[in-house]
Amino acid sequence: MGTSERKAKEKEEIKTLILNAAKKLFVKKGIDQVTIRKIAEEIEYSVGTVYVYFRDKNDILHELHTQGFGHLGGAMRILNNVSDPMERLKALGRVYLQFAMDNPDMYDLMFNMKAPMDFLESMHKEEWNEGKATFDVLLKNVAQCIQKGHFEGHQLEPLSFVIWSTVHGMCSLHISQRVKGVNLENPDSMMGKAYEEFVTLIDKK
Amino acid sequence: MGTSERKAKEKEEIKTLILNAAKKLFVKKGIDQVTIRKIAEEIEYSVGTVYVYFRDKNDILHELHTQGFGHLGGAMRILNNVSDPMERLKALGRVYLQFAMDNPDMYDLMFNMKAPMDFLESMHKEEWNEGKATFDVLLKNVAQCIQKGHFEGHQLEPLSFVIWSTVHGMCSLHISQRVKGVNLENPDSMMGKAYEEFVTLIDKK
DNA sequence: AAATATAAATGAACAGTGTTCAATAATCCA
DNA sequence: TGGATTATTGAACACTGTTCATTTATATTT
Repeated sequence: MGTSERKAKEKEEIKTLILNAAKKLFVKKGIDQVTIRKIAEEIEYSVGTVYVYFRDKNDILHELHTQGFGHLGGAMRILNNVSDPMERLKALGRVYLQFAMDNPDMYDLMFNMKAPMDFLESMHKEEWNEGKATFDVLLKNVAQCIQKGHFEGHQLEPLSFVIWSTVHGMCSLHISQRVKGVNLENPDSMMGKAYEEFVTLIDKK
Repeated sequence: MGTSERKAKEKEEIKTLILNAAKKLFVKKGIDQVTIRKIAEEIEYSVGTVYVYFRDKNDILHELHTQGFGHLGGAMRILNNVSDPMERLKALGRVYLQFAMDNPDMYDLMFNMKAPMDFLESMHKEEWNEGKATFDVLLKNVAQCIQKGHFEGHQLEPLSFVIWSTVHGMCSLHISQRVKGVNLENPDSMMGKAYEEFVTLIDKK
């Protein structure tokens, strides 16, 4: 029967409609302005309709967070053509940093906010596939570095986590306005300079 | 006139009363349960009274955040008896990490949440004294390490920021449930192991 | 084509949030 | 004691996420 097929497609279309409206509000006005009522108004549907297609707000935010990982993943994939693993690792960090600086709200949603993780828990899924996949790229990259003789005396998993933590920490402190708050000498160039320090650190034999 | 003095003291007492109630709710039930109405109920005053003593909720959360820095500062000060700056630096990180693990909500308020920084901005204070003072402890410590010949080829400020970022990043990812999410081999011992990796990293000549 | 069954959309209602402010109560001082 | 000052109140406002009986629209069957 072709009717149910068409219906399923229409359902997907409205889901996309809602998500696009949510994303539009998110990008243009920030996370605070992403409310169910504003989304409904944007797509010219009623509030109740939103709840027909999404179980709750966390569901919507989780979907947006997944979209964010899509973009970050795409930016990271470009670095596949960098053959030297150590160079690729350094470039990976730069891409990650740039993504966070360019999309602070999205980064916050992906790596800080409770909503996406709360949604997973409410679905009884303890697997955070987006995060796992992204971390896996880093993990495999570090593994190749170790194979080439770098990071002697280090353990793969904890080391990868520390590297992630370092770059994430920089992004997080920047986005939460804490970098600005400590009044460093040169706030604008600080992120770049700091990343250079990080590179120097991991380059040591 | 002694009456106005007493009045000023009484005002301070009620401010403390409100803050203690806020902290009680914060520690016991988490940040979501810190509402003006719950605070008012706790101290058996009306909602309006809270707004006589605090300009808004951000004001209260900023005060709590300052208390948190008091505790963290106290824990850090204990390490003054460690003479070797490099050893002190490593211990500093451990104290910082422990504080975050023991008081995740408070850490979140101090280093992640918008409320305290929004309050500063609303008061037209661009100085984040609590953060500056804490970062200064790290900065001075790293300076001593450099003086002793460590961290050759590094710049003091960016390096200190990277060190802060690394430990903060670990705390942040842990608190936001992202560490749990990536499903590492040994989630419980990960934080400790990762910090060991960090120590190994900064110990390299 | 009409009647029935299914699915989709609605929006008022509920319980909660931070914040304000005219009205009330309490205190102080002359 | 009476007037001025200060403290306290709580209803009201504009929001928030979420639910659900009711209505509208579509699809299927007679």
